Amino acid sequence: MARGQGRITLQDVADAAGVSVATVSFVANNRQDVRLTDATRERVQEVIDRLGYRPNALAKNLASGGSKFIGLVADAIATTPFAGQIIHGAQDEAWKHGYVLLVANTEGNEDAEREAISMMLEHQVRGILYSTWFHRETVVPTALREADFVLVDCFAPGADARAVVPDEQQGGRTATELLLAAGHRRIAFVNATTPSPAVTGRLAGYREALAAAGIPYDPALVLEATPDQEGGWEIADQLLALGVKAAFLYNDRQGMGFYDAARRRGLSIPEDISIVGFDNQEVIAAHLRPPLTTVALPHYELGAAGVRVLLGLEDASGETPLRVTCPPVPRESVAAAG
Amino acid sequence: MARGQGRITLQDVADAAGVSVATVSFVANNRQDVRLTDATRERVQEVIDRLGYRPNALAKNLASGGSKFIGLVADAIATTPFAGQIIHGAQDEAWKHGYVLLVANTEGNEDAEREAISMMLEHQVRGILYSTWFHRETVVPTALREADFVLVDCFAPGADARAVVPDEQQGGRTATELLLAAGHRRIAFVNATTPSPAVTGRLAGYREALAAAGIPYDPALVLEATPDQEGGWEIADQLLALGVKAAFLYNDRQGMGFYDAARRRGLSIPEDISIVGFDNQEVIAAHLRPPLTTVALPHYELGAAGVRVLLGLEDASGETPLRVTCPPVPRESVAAAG
DNA sequence: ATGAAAGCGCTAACAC
DNA sequence: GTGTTAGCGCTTTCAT
Repeated sequence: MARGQGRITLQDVADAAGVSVATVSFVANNRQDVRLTDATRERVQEVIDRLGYRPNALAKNLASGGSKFIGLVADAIATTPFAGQIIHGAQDEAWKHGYVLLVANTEGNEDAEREAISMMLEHQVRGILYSTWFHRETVVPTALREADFVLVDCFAPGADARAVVPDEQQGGRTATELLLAAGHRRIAFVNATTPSPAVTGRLAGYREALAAAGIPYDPALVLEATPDQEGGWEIADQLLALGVKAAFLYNDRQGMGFYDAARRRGLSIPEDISIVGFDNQEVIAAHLRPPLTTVALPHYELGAAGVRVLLGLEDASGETPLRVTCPPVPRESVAAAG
Repeated sequence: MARGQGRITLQDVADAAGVSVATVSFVANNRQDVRLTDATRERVQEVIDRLGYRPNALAKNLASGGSKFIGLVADAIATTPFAGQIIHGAQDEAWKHGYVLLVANTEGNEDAEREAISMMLEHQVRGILYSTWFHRETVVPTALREADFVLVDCFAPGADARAVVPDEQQGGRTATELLLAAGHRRIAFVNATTPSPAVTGRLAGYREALAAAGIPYDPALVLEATPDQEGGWEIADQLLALGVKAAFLYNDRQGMGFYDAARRRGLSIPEDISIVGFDNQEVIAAHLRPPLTTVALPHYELGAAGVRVLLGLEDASGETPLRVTCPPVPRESVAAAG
């Protein structure tokens, strides 16, 4: 077996079955629009199985025009688990439609990106998914325009590019509602310092949820910290000084840092303060003590929706990126208001 | 521009340049073994650029036999950042040699796996990297044998399969040495409960390091816990009861759990006890307080070495998997022995 | 109902 | 030096 030359071709099967390659092609592809006697079908199929024939996808694609590849360029496959989930979602969906994923990692390097896109173009990809590991605005690389493409987890205003992004505002609302539902009314929000769609979206969602609950917005309850463990740790004093019994943190990493700070002060979660994070970063959120209630960033769904949009199975026309829901992930860091 | 039919072919360039396709092919591939006048070269190149010709990789591969694809099947792209690093390493190395990565995610599902391998075979991959997200023994899927393949982060004893795995023993030794170097002599080791190459390897490395330092092995200093935060938390009492000032934990996740437990008891790291983890799981290790000193699992290198072995650039013959070094990652959780 | 043959875009002998 | 041409393995009219 193994490599290269020895492979069984359509011709081989045809010869062995005493039919033409056309006939074999028809049965191999199980084409119902061609009339073949059942006898022939069976006989040929039997030979195909016996010889262990495997179609050559390259030849197939060449002959039929248009390949079955979908390219996925990611900027940070290695650094976070997020990219992995996008890949996973994209792949599942692609396979469902008979496509195969060609992935390229650029780690943010522009040359690598250009090269990646170019390689995909050369492989006649059906289209390209251009993804970033965190939700942000981006500029469409010119080479991308040579293909059908959709932005995943990023967007380019006014660039006439289809895009799929997480619904940050709904996510912020959901996070806040998790606390509201437990009876809390004075809820703090620790936002991130970095301007980004997540920062504005989550804040908007927070305000929206409060408004819907008839709670006036109090800017004093909104703090800012870097979006990582250090930020959560450092904001602890300010947050605690607010005297709130509930807080929605920008992300799970801040949550982890805050947990440390709280424990250091002898405070317990959720008895002393209920916490809701964001991202649902498994390794962290699910294993903190207590496990952190959070809102998930739908990376898998983003990848899947990306190929759906690419394939025209779902609409995401024009200026408005398609927004994917961020679902709540209740765990144990929220307690009923005293 | 865009999709499908409109693409410029070799023929188009040939016509526009008034030469034959062969000539264009030669200059496009920059083949030095063919003598062409510089004039022709330049003229053709100019037309290529002007028309924006892009070779069709499918046709190229078909015509030349053997494709430029390397398949990578992973069992858990989505669940951990580890798979991402393997992909990244494999891709960088593959590109370096003109190959492109075809990735498939199976999430442990056997059907998905079979389908993935089959799809890769149909695409005439040069070979397949079969990877698992944690180091373990595996059985080679029969379909894999139809291709050239190498196991990455897993191995199959007696199955005549090339494999690349992390050097757990050296890793265990390195972790222990990190503590030894700080002057510690009574060093505990919290192993994992699950039998695995990592469990036996790291223990062996621990013992080896002690032996090399002339310290007798004391089985009482070796504990067991589940390889996660919960394990680290739960083993705290036992570990602390040992009265050691230094411990090497099975992984960073246990480290995170232990940090919690230590803080809860008012102990501080590394003053009260020095800790070394394993895995170098970024999100965790780099952001604990204090940042956790650990030993890295060389996933990137594993992926890269995998393609090198596949391409025959590196040897990994027979029964002995190629062992890749696990480098130390000193951070701040180790203090000099009092 | 099945076969013959013309490509798909490119590479690689082999001519001239 | 450069052009011709026969495939690579398959799909797809068009005959028969």
